[in-house]
Amino acid sequence: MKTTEEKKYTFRGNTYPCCASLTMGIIGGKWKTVILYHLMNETLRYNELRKSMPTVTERTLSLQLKALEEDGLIERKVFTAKPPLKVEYSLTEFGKTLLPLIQIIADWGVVVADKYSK
Amino acid sequence: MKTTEEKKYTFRGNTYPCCASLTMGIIGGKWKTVILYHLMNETLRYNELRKSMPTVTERTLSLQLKALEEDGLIERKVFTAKPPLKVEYSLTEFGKTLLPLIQIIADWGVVVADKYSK
DNA sequence: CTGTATCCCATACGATACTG
DNA sequence: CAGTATCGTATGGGATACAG
Repeated sequence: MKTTEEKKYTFRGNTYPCCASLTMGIIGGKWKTVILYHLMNETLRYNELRKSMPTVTERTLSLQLKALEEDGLIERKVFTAKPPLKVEYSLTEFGKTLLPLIQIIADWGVVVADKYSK
Repeated sequence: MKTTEEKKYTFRGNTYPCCASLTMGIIGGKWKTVILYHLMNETLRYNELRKSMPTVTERTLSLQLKALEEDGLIERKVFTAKPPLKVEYSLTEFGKTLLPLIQIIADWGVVVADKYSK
């Protein structure tokens, strides 16, 4: 029989036509991989993330952090009840399964930037 | 001196604030990784790609192929001068440097889809 | 067969001001 | 400090028809 490869990939209510598009649906967009990259080896506070990403707006950073949290990739921990608040973001165990992926994405970016800067 | 890590990453006229965002700027979007995924192991004609990606529109496929070609990731070869045209797409040597990346993106998607489908 | 042309829209993202 | 609220915009991508 002629199966035209109608396999579907689903995650949290979203269905993708390809395994690659599922991954990109979760970590795609302009900022998500940057956030994950900065959280690879350390826990960071909101303001520390902002300083690491000088060109992102507060609103966008907030939205992307929330999306990553909803997808279970990062964890948000609040340490103080009254202002000034202290909030820390870190990778979850699930988020850590992305470490090799984030690393190779970062490495490829470095290699390409190096090669084409000369 | 207080370097706030102002390193920039550039490729083909675009500047990114992070090595990870450079990579995503090149292979990001809804369809580029899907195209690259289908070209991993074989050369494909325009129509073969379309059949592999039933939900993409002709316009979008055409635009994404052109963008990938302009970034030097894929190669477009025309084999006939008069209609019916025969056009084949394949990875360039530069595009092949993405193979491990595409593979790990695809693998992660499969694992996640498997885990959350049960 | 391999695309373009036109039109349209949703959504992602930015700018700025403001709040608990 | 850690965000929301509001508003505006750019662009990625869909639908459809048509062209070389």
